[in-house]
Amino acid sequence: MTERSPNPSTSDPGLLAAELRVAVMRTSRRLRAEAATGELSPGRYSVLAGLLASPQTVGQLAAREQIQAPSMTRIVNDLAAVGFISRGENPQDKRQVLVSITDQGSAALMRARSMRTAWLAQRVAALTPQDRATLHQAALILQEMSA
Amino acid sequence: MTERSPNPSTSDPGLLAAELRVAVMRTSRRLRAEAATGELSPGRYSVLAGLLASPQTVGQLAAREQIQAPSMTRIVNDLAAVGFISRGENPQDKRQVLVSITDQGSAALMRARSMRTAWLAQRVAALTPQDRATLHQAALILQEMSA
DNA sequence: TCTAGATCGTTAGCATTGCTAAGTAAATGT
DNA sequence: ACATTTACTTAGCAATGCTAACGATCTAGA
Repeated sequence: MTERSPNPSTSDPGLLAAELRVAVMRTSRRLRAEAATGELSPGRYSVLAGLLASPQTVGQLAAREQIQAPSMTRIVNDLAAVGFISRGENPQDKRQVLVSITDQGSAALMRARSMRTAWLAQRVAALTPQDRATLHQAALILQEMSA
Repeated sequence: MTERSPNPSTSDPGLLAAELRVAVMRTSRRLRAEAATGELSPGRYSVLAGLLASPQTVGQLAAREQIQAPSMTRIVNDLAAVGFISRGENPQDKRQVLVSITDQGSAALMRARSMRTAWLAQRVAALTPQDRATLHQAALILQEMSA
């Protein structure tokens, strides 16, 4: 690897967008399929991981995950039902629900992390350092673009 | 952009994998939401585009899209129902179904292309040439990794 | 040859995960 | 104080993936 096509699509945003879209969609399907074994689905995992740093409101979580509030409510319900998160109040604004990760949730997150990234980590490990650097940069760019 | 963090995760495959997974999943959700307006869903679009070059069997299409055969059967059914593809036989192996794109399908594909990539192309166009080059490389790497 | 097993596609049914519409409770502004 | 806005929830729906089980066809071995 590392040696790839020179520059066919870099100049045409439309062409690059098409190429990127296909790559992202196919990879996401693969990731979803590969992760189906664990106790935490990709979405749940991502939400839980987002709570490690600090508690968040349902709205904040929804915005971060690029989904609508009702979808996040369901995820929060499910995670609460198995004891991985807890709901708290914000005294300043009682409409809000402050979602926090529980110890049980942290444990599940750690347990899931190795399994969840196993497939991808394996592939990533097989790449050249240059390709890894490229993917790292790409991940940052994608995050910024979809934010 | 272009100036980003030096090298935190490039050395640790697990860290990079985690970062990449989140970026890919979030972007795919955004893409799906953004594309929901068109007449062709992301999956249908991708399948149709794959038939431009040459007819393919259901199995080949499923493998390429990283889904199981029954899922592809449904997509093929739907696309055939609206006249975008046609089924043909392989005389050498009558178990197989050779799927071809129709003129109507090509037209729909072209029509959808601009709409479908509009959001992403806009973001891509706003990037620096370096960032575009990075994404192009990343797309190729991702394709290889999930193949 | 002819029979056993593998392969390709389909059908049927289900789970996950996203959405919109509509409702309740709390905050805000006139 | 009343109307509007905001945050979350509830209810129900649509899209899209899956596995299990089946028919048809091909392939290989006794």
